Amino acid sequence: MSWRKDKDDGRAERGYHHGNLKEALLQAALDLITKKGPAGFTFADAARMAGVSPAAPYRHFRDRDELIASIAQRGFEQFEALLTQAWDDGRPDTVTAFERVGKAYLAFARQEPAFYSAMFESGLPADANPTLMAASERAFAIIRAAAERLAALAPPGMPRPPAMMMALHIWSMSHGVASLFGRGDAARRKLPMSPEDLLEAEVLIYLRGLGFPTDRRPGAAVSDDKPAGPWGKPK
Amino acid sequence: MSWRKDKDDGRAERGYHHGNLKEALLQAALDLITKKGPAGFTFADAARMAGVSPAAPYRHFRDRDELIASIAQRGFEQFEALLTQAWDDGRPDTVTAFERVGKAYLAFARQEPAFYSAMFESGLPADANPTLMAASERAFAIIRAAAERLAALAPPGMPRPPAMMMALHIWSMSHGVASLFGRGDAARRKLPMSPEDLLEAEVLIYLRGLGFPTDRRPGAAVSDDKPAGPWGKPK
DNA sequence: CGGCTCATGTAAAGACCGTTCACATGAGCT
DNA sequence: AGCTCATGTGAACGGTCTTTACATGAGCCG
Repeated sequence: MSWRKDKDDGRAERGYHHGNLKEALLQAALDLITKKGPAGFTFADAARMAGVSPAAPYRHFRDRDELIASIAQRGFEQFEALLTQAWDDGRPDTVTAFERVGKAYLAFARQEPAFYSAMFESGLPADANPTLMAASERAFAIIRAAAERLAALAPPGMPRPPAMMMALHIWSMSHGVASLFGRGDAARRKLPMSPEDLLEAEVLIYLRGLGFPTDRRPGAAVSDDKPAGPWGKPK
Repeated sequence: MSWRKDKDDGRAERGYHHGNLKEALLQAALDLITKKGPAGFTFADAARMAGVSPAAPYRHFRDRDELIASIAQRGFEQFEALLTQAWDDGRPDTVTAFERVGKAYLAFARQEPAFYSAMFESGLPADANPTLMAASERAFAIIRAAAERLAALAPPGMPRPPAMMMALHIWSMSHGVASLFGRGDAARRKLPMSPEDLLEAEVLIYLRGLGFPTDRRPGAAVSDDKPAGPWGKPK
């Protein structure tokens, strides 16, 4: 995965021009954010890692914030792709696919903590960046579309929940779990279950509160004879 | 609210010794974090605001992180007090009090954004600070205690949900809503409802998913004849 | 009251960072 | 071959964090 023209030995031989500095800086920034958090990340450090002078990055990014915004942008794009794939247009059935979206959300936060912090925890001025906002909107649109389909399936006899509200609820649950329990080298708090299971149970209970059948067997309905809880069977 | 000995005209006459520097620094830091976020906050700025030299703060805090940790600590204490008051030992009834705790959580995040960011978004190494961890644990214990009481009320015929899990769920919902939609000068995203209503609906739906009656009339049970949704009546 | 001590403040300095500016280089086009 | 302009360099400015040596004076002890 080297972009160098000839040798790929780090930063050794290189002409006056780097050739792919913008990409190299984004990659370096990602590495640094992964290691030291978005606050600890340093513009100068990224330049050093790419083997250029501290002033070089300014040819590609107006300032440090624009670099972070670029990373967030890219993050939202990957995020959208991942969610789209997880949703898979509601296959094989809406509830299963919906659950998968929740899991994908958490998986992204855990596997790409650098992207995730750039996207949600870097304190960027939201209004200052319309294209970033649009990217975030597109990612959220996946969740919203899934909620739309789910809402349409609301069991008769129940009031139909607003899809937008459902989407916001799911988002807040996922973000809450990801942000509180999802990252950190070790679990910063002892949990009785994995973040994945925690989120899955949360979403299932929520869906049940809306009247959806949450058994895994397709076609199963909400039964009234001591249904098993979504948090696993007591052993 | 002046701690100065005589004049309270900002930073004017003051002996060689400040007299209450630690307190003044904490207050200044709070103001600065409120204005510019935890990242924008500067140790030197706080010193300036207190009218002392940039080196003075080091007599009271090992470094910048320790100041932020102190603020977080204080935040957790106020947070705990607020949650305790909201819970009010489950009066007048458990579900109502539980709802109130959720609202109090959000209210704290909105009214004390500086504390909130110091507590949850400052990226402090969690393990490095046992007393901070303990303070956070005490605050969470309120939510957990409330969940415990609520779980004990689980309607017969339903499996009893683990209180710890409920507490974590409620926490993640509250934090998710607060962190995504709660702060920001303007709403950084157009919402169909206020964050308060959004969270209230989310918690009510969740509780209903656990089998709790969520009507406001005490004693009302989950009915099967077109119950009103917790998100407000369609007009 | 006189003097001692030590917590608390200051000044100066080093290392680092973000940012800008004048200048150097060479890739790509004509 | 020669020109041009995007891209990289070096030096510099102001700011921050932090340490070190020194100054001050509040509180105590006799």
